[in-house]
Amino acid sequence: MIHINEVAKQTHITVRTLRYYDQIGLLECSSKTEGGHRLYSDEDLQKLQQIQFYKSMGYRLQEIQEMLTDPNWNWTTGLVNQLTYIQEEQARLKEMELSLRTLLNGIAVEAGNQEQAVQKLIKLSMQDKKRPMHFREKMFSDTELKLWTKLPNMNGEHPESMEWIALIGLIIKYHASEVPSSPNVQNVIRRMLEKQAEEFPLEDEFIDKLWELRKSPSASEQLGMYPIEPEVLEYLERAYEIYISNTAEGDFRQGGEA
Amino acid sequence: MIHINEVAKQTHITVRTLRYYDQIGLLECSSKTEGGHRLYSDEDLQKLQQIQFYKSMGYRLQEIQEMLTDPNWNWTTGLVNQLTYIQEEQARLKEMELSLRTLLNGIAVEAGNQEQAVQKLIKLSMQDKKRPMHFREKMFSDTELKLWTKLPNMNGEHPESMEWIALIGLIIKYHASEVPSSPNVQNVIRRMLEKQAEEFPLEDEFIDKLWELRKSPSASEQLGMYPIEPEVLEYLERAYEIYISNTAEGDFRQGGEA
DNA sequence: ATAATAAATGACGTAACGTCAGTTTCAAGC
DNA sequence: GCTTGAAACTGACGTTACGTCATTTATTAT
Repeated sequence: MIHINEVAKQTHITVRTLRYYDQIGLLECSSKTEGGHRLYSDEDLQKLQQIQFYKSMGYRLQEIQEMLTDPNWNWTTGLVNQLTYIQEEQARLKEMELSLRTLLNGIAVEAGNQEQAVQKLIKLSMQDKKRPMHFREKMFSDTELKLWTKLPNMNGEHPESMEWIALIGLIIKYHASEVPSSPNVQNVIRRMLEKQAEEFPLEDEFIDKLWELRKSPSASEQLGMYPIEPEVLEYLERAYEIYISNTAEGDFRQGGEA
Repeated sequence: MIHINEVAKQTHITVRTLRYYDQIGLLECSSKTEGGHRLYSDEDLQKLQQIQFYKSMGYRLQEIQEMLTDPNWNWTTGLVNQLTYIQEEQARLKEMELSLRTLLNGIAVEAGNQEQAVQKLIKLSMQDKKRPMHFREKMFSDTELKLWTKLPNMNGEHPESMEWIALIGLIIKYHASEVPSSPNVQNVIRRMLEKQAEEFPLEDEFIDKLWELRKSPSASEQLGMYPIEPEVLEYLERAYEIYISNTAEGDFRQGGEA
């Protein structure tokens, strides 16, 4: 029989918490002094450990109470339910993480103008909900639509998307200060082409089609692409052409058999 | 200028929420009728969209209020902080998921006796905190200690652990009803050896040493291994010997150069 | 003008405690 | 036995972002 403060020290649970558990009937101490001070037995401590254990799995106190009292508690079902719940929460957090990364990259893309990035992304996410997808289906064949799902996007379903965005961000950054032929810009182009070869091997025709659509602001918007200013796109195209002409009968179109 | 109910319909935000936002000063409607009914302007709606946008990234209303009002708000820092927070939450949930999976497997291992599994796991997690690690270091060389970190454990740092646990669970299940030479059991042994060859190629000596320790309950406990009844271990050993003798000058010890 | 509908305010509830404030009990020394 | 400082007790309010009543007032259609 030990006092509440001793329990707190041993278990690293606060006195307040112990009193609260007593109050809601989750862990009533097995006896009290005549003056009303709580006294905890070894069994109480063991029960407390169990409570901690279940708490570490994200259960709420009410549920823990049921588990501990109901002899017919279905453990497997209960655990699987909790597991499902935890996984849903994880999915929610993942979406939040993606939104945050998207905005961060958006701000980078807009050269620090958050208002711009926020507005564009809000507009995009609203369109996402409304878009009837007909435009996409009209523009592409079935095989192309399958490729479409693998494209990087600002909603960032895949980490790869973020790499693409970072590359675009670099282009926009250099756009303000460097000529398209500068080594920095050419380096980005090279990395873009490498990524393209990795992720879309042997799909040059599809990529060319995409590029044409990308250059049309209205088509881009209808397709739900993140809006990029036309002058940036032109800058990118020039840099690309310079890269191609420099590598000429090049040694880079080989990657993609994996 | 539209009424509150219209806003609710358009934005899928409840009337209660709009009134609450007004109350805490997050979104005060720009005008009211003489009778006191709220009227929202297009600007109000835009602000509301922004609020929704930030909420989707897990920000709290107070923080959103600061973002919207403070012109010196540091966006990049704020976003990175939130990202960190979200990632910590994800880590917490991952631990919960692992605990749940561990208990589920523990219950499987204990043939449905949850009390047993819970007790064992609580004991294990308590030992985990207290164990001074000296025993491990005494028993193994430096290279072996590196291998140790790759071992499967019931805390399940890697998904691989769960596979091992499932296999052990099968062994314990069959232990009650089948002889070690049965096809089911031999199948599990084969999968265990395959996994071993994948994860610990060319480390037979280390595995043998581990097996010896595993067979001693006290050594297992000191090393923080999930307790398995001695008779199950003997059963497993017999099944292993039968498997080895059947595959004789076998065709399975080759896997592991990857 | 009246009735039906919609909007307003206010209050309580949620989960799991933290943090006072004010009062009572315990344990030890004299 | 008495005093005293430490510890324990019991409320009560605060936290987050609303949901859910209950009651009253405004608007709108007929």
